[in-house]
Amino acid sequence: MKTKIPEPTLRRLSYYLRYLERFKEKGLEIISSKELSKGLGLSDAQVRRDLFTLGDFGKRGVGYNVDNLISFLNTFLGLDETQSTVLVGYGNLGKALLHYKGFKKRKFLITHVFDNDERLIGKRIAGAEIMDSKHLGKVCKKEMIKYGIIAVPASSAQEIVDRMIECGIKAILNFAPIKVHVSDGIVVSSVDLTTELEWLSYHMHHTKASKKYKVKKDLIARSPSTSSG
Amino acid sequence: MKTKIPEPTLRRLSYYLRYLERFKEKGLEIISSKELSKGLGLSDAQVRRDLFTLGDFGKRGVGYNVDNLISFLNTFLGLDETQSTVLVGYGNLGKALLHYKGFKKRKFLITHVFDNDERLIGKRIAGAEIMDSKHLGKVCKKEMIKYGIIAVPASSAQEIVDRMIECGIKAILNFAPIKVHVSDGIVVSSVDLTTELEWLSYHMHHTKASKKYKVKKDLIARSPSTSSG
DNA sequence: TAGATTGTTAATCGATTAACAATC
DNA sequence: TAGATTGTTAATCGATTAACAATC
Repeated sequence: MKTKIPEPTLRRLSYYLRYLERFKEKGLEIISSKELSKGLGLSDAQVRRDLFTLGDFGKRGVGYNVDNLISFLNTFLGLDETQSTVLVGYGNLGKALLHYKGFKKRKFLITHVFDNDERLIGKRIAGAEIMDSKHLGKVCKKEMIKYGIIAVPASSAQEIVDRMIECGIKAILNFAPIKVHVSDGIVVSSVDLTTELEWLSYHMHHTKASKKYKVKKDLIARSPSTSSG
Repeated sequence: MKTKIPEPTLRRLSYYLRYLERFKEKGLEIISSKELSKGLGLSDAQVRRDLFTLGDFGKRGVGYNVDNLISFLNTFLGLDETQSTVLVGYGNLGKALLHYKGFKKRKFLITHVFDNDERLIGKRIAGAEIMDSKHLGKVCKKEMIKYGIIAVPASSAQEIVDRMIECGIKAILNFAPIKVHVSDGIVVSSVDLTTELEWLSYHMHHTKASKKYKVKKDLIARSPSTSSG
């Protein structure tokens, strides 16, 4: 393995892995950089570059062995063993996450759920017990849990992050639309629907196709210059 | 406005906007690149560079006017007017999304929901009517809807994308863990929990802190070399 | 004026792309 | 051998960072 792997490469590995699994289901054993790139909308040069950075997987003139690559990626990404995970916040989003099958499939097992709503506390749903948020620290320390998922409002997200770190959690998946601050050695991944929506919105308003719509609709209110570019 | 705005800059705009709104709530009218950068974990140079790329907002020796910046960003991102949106898939995730308040706040209004489950069809939830998926095209064309949200399994995501494009939808927010292919002029944003989880998993297994844990646990099964680096 | 902070250019850094020799 | 495809280096492209003159 080479010294430093670029972040964009690392993030593409998930896509490679999933595509390879689908490819394998078709019964195919060897894949070329070209096939892999086409399926994922990348260039073949990029695929080769990425795999070259990780190690030595291919055979010149032949391609890459699908099984080898899959098992390497699984190990490399740390997906071989089950990870206990806590979920904080059992609103609409938390509920959906607890039932989301993708977690289990990737060996993330939500073992405890925390919320403030007394009506929920003590219930057992989808194999996880719902507990009072005040017990977060105690449980995480005792069970040595290292993964936490945050599905609380933006206003309390930073507080939950701080408490998670305090009790030994090292990796956090944050759904609150806020940039949370963490200390060294803690990794946070944020899923921010708001940002994605605004990204879409921006494109709708700045592509030529959409301009046509906009101008048609707002012809009177807008200055003529908006229809250009 | 300058010719080309880098994608990373565009994606940061959402964060700027939200931070500025919080800043404004405190009653503050002027913000410096330094304050803005600290709140978002960026460098002040980057903030100045980003804002410089967008236009001419600051006053040397003073800072940036918060109100001006907020209203510019709102307009620039196209958030001034309500956008009708359809949601396809009313499983756990779809349900959570329909109730998620962040959409409404950013003027994305889910007007129609589509699903195959006959028991749901005809119901009216949170202001949206649940309809049979086969009517997707008819409704989108008639209402001229341009935004679609996909909350169906990976296996049917591409088909729904194709049908959305066919009926005039231009921007798609995809939650299925798959790379979907679209034609020119269509923008897709994918929220992929699986990738985020694997990103976290990778970091847990490749940071020094986690290595200690791993080695302790797997001491016997692993070769000594895994504990280095 | 003196201090602060932006606007803007140039330097740096890092990722992607292109090209082709190596080799199956 | 001839054709295919990787491994690997160098060229290109683009974003970030640094620096400081302009100016409030």
